[in-house]
Amino acid sequence: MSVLPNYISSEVEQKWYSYWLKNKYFSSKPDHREPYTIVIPPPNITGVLHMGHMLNNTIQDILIRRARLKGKNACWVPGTDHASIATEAKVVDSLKKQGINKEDLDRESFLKHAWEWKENYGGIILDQLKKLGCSCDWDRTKFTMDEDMSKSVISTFIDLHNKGLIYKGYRMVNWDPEAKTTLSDEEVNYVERKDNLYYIKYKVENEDSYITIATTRPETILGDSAICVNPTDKRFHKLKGKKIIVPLCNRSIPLIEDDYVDIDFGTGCLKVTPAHDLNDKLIGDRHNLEVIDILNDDATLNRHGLEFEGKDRFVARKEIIDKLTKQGLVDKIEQISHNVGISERTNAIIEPKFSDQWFLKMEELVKPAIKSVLKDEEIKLFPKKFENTYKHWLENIRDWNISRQLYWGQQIPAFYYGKGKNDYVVATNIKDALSVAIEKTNNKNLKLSDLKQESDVLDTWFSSWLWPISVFDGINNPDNDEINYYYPTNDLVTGPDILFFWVARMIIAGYEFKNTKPFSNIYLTGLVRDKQRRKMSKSLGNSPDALKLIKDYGADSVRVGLLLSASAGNDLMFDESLCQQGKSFSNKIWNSYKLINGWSVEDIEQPEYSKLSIQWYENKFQSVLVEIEDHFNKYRLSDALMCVYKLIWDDFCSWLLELIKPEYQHPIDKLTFDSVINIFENNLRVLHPFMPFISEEIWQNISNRSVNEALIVSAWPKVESVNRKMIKDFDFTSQVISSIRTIRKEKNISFKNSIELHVLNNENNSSNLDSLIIKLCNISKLVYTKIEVENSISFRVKSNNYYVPVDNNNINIEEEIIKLKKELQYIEGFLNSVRKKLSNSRFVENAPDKVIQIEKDKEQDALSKIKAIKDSLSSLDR
RNA sequence: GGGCGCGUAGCUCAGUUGGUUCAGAGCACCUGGUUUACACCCAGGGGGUCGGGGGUUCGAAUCCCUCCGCGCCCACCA
Repeated sequence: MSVLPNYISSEVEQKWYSYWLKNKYFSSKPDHREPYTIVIPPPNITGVLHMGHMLNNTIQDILIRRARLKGKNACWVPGTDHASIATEAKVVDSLKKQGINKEDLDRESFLKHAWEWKENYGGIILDQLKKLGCSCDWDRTKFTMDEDMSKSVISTFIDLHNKGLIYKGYRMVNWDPEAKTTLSDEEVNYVERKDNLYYIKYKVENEDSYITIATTRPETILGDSAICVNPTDKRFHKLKGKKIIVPLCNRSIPLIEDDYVDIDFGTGCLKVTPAHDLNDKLIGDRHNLEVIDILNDDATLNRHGLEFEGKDRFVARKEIIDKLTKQGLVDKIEQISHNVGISERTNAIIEPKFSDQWFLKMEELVKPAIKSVLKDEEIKLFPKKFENTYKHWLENIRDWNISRQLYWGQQIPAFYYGKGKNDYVVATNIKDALSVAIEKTNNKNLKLSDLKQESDVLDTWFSSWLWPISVFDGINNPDNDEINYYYPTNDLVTGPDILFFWVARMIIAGYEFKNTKPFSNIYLTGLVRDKQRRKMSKSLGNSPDALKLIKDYGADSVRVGLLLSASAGNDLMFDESLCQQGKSFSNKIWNSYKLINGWSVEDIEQPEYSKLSIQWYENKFQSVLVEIEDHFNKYRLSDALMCVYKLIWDDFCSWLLELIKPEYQHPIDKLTFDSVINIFENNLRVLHPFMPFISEEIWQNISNRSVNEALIVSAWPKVESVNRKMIKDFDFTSQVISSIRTIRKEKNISFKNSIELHVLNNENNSSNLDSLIIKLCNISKLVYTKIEVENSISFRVKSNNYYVPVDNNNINIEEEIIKLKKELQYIEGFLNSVRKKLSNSRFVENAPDKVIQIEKDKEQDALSKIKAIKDSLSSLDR
């Protein structure tokens, strides 16, 4: 056989990925087999592959490849998300670089640029997933703004609207003044900041007295419509019914009373600015207060801003304080620390804004989603600990603000026929809208040109919540073959950060639009962090270049590296050295194949030790396979990988191959060789989901395979019965072997020098594995004895005594005696504690029989071991 | 402020209902080894009062209380 070259991951990976693609192994069509379906969490088209993607797509690929090997019709649907805010920001940015302002473009031209951008960059991340080995059915690639996908979104909007679940309302929303859009609550981060708390004096009308209020946002003074105190606060009873003068603009506003005000905070007086604070708005509603909005969309002051009009809110704040100070109205300034809302996208400080938005009522929709996960367990959450979080969120859910003031996205299909905010109809297109409008208004003179479509688009999540349904066109064609076959999907793999944004909403959509769950299992990965536990992010620059890692270590190695420390739901501290561990493993596997590949096979007799070793490994493999299955069933993928890792590295390479390895330049018998190849193939089958490339490469090297014999479509090994005794006997034997190795090391006996081994078989072991000891320990003679052996070093495994005779001058009798006495002392202490337990009547009365029996066995073990040590001691004493 | 969770070897983590196999794994570390697959290796080895204290129990890493430290989610007080 030819000498194999070293393993070069980049060549091998490219070769097999093209081969897999060419032969359509990834593609899936409905057939008679059981389906196994995963829909990818669609990455943003603006995204580049980062470690989080690498992790959860590796996991999905492992699940898909295993399902494929198990004979299921495995279908992994890939795609991307239009990510309205993020993409629009990118496009605006790229236009700016070309000297174009978004404001100068109308909707249509902007969208043209956006689609152009999407065509250029939108597919990059999917190409990167291919490098990782992801076996998605690429022919099914979807985009959340594909025509049919958008059609689904629009028709569900209309459906929900017709059910009375969508309404328009003025609400306090999070306004991002930089992106000039509303943000969902989830897109706002709160950071703790130190700010000034200004105490400002307001004059009481027609009196020479002042009251003081505290505020962190003095510019909103211009929007004040009342001063509010707690009705039980006696300090202010004398001012009841009075008017207060707002500084600077000298408006007269009422003093009102409301329970909301905390007597002990600040001065006990609250300035009420309904346009700029949610709680103030609620107070305002209770007291019929005027709403005075003082800000423009870009957070500069508007016409209510007096001489500060046009100035940014923070500039205005400073100037207002200066002016108030000059007027002697600033009582004092304190430093407080409080939380400030920051836009996740632009980092701008969020302005609470009173705005006209579209909402979806959630209260009823959410009910089946609570029941299915928490009560019926139709959907299982891994790890389970997220159930509490899930429950808490769903039970406290608020109505969903689904409108966004952007161009990029599905435009809300509402058409206004009049000036009033509720003078609209909802329809698929403008023509339908016209007839609906005519019917509604009874105004036959309405023309198309009288209708104006709502300019807002829908929240991105309002399209991605349909993803598991809409990728199979299950909204537009609810009874098509694909949706009937693939839906509900099996597993969803994603990060816990979008449990609410996306996962919960998909469940809601599943029950609302398909009457069933969208998937059966949710696997939440951890977040990938760096070694210092920081979240990986672009701004910190601590995220490694995923593609470079693949180039340096190979995709298989990166997959292994990521997975090794990624137990479900735990954040994982990523460190490049993990990839190195993966690479070492690849190297180990490759070299084990090189060894076997180099053997010359002859039709000679099979040695006993080979036969036994192979028997042992086949049983060991089965027992590990059972463990692997168990780990998979509980979604403990890193544990499953660790099983494979140890199986191949320790059991296969370190034990089996060392045992059956022929002597240098000697041939191997055919029986053993064939068995080893068979074993190797089974190893590759369980390895394949984790390390698809190297496993396929070796598989195809072992023999010439036809197209339908590729590893990717071979079969996962079947679980068979395990001979546990064989494994136990081998464990015993391996302890003997380790002990001999220890003695060789301690006594400096080179492996090249053969030694004798004498056994005092107190355990009455059958001796059939002795040939393994002889092979691995270079034993010249293995003798069973009834008496102690003098001039030897002894050790025990269980109660068996083993003696390795050595030269007199290589043995230090005193040292040996001390060693044995220590061993004896320990075991006697152990015996004592066991007996103490057994003589404790409360233990004997209360503990179950099984536990008592265990203690009795321990007692017996200890006794026979003590006897064996004493035997050895007496032989040394002589 | 409200809720959830965590603390086990130098690091990252397993440890089902308290009881064989419970004090474990991988990595790192230490010692020795290289003409004969692999130094990306082999063999051997040392590491832990299971965050502290108290309790329940015949028996606690596991259950309860308390203190200390950390993380996440939700709400957000002018």
